[in-house]
Amino acid sequence: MALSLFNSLHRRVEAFSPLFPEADAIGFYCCGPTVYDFGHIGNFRTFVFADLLRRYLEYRGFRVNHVMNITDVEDKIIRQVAATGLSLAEFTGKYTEAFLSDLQTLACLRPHHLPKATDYIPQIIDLIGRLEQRGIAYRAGDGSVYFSINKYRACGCRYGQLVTLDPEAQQRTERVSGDSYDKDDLADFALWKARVPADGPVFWQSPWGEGRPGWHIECSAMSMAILGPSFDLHLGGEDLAFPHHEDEIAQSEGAGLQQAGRPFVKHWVHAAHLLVDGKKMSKSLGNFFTVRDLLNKGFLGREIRFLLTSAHYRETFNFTLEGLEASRSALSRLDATVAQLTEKAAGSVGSALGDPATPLPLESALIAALDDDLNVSKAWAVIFDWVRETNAALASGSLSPSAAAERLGAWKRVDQVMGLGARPVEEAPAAALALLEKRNAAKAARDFALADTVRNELKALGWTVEDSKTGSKLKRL
RNA sequence: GGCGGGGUCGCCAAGUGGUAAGGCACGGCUCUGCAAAAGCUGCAUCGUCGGUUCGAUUCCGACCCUCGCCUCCA
Repeated sequence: MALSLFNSLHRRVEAFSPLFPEADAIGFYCCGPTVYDFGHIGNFRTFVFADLLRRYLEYRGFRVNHVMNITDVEDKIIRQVAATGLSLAEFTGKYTEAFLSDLQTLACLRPHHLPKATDYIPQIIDLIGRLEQRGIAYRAGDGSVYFSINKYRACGCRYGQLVTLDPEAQQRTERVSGDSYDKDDLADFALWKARVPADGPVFWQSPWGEGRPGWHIECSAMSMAILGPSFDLHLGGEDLAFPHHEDEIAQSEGAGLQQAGRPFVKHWVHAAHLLVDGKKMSKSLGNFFTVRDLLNKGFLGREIRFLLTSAHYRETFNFTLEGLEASRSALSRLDATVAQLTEKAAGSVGSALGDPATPLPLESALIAALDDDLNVSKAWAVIFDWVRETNAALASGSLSPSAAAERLGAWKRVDQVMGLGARPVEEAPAAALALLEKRNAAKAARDFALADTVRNELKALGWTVEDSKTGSKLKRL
C-alpha cells in the first residue's frame, strides 16, 4: 500500500512517488494568502488540508520541504496602502502576522519557508527576462510585460493542462474585455505591470522600467528558487487551478529550466471550496467567518480544525455554526477517552510499550484510510470506532495500565497526523472547588436537594460534576 | 453559453454491482440518590424516471434540483 492522491494534471487518483527518490526531501508548495485582510476559514480550509497532507507524508516517512508564499504586493494591497497611509511593509506585516497566528491557532505546522513576493523581485525579474529572451514574453505599449500564450504554444508547449479550455466557446465576460488593453491576445496575462500613478510608492526598477510583478509569476519564481525547477507537490484552492496554476505551469515550463522530460510539478492537488450555510462565502453576503470571529464566539482552534478536516478535501464542504457545535461535542468525547487512558496509563511502569503480541488496529486502519486519497472521513470513522472500543475496555476494567499506555501511544502517533492536540487544561477556580466540597459534604449527609442545588450553582459557573466510584470530578462545560 | 462538482438517516458525511461507515442530535436499557460520563441498543433502501444485470444506491441514458469555475477569489 502506498499513498495515492488525485492529480489534477491527469484528473485521476495516482500513487504518489517522489520525483527524485534520491533527494532528501519532497518539494511541497502551497499557494499562500494575499495579505490584505484577515483570512477567512475558507482560505484556511486549504491551508489546514495542506498541513494534514504534509503531516501524513511525514508520518509515512517522507521528509517534506514545505513552502508557502506570502503575496504581499497586489492591487488590493496597493489600494489599502494608499488609503491607510501605511508603508507597504507595515500594512502587509500586520496581516502576515495575523495569518501566521491563525495558522498556529489551527495547529498547522509552520511551513519551512514563507517567501514574500517582495523579497524575490530579482528572481522574478530574471524569470521574466528569460521568458522574454525565449520570445514568449513581450512588452506592451504601456511598459508592461505580458506572457504570450500563442508563442508558448508555438514552442510545442501545452497551455490548458489543468483545465479543459475551449477559447472559442468562452463567454466574454466583462472582466475579460475590461482587461484587454495593450495585450496582443485577450488570453495573455501580465508578468510585469508598469507603474501607474495609483501605485504610489509601490514599485521596483526593472529592465522594462518601473513597475511591479504580476501575480502568477511570483509563485513560479519563488517555488523554483526554493525547490528547484521541478518538484513534487503543488497545492492550492480549486479556484486557483485556472488561471493561476495554469499560468504558473506556462511560465515555469516556458522558461525551460527543467531537465528534459521533467515537469514543473509532478502532482497538482486542489482543495475544494467551503460554503457557508450553503452559499459561497462572500463579503457582500456577509456570510464569512475569520478564525478570530470564531474564537470570539468561544470556539477553539482545534474545534475549527476538526470541522475543517471532517470532509474529504475534494468535496465542497458546508460550514455552519451548528456543525462547529457538533464538532465540539465529538471532540469532547474523544478528549474524555484520551484523558481516561492517560490516567490509566499513569499506573504503568517503565517503558510502557505494552504487549507487542496484541498489535493495535488503530494505526493500520488510519493508514489504509489516509492512503486512499487522504480519505479523512474514513479516518475519523476509524478513530471513533477506536474510541468506542477503548471506552468499552476501560468500562469493563479489562485494560491494564500497560495496555492503556500502548493505546495512548498509538493515539499520540495518530494525532501527529490529525493535529488535534490535547484539550487545554483549565484549573477550576477556588469558588468552584469550594462548591464541589460543599456538594460532597451534602452528598455524604444524603442531603440530595442541597447537592443538586450546588450542582446547578456550579453549572452557572461553567462547570459540571461527574460522580464516579473514585469520587466527584469537575469538568469544564 | 462552455467546463466541472454534488444530490445517501433530522443535520454533517464515507462507501460499495449483492440489500449502506462514522460524527452530532434523538429514543430505550444498564450504571447512578438523581444526573452526567460510559456501555449496550434502536433509528435510512441512497433526487426522479427508464435501461443493462440473476441482482444497482453503486453502471448507462434522460430529467429535476443545487454548488462552483470561465483570466489576478483558498
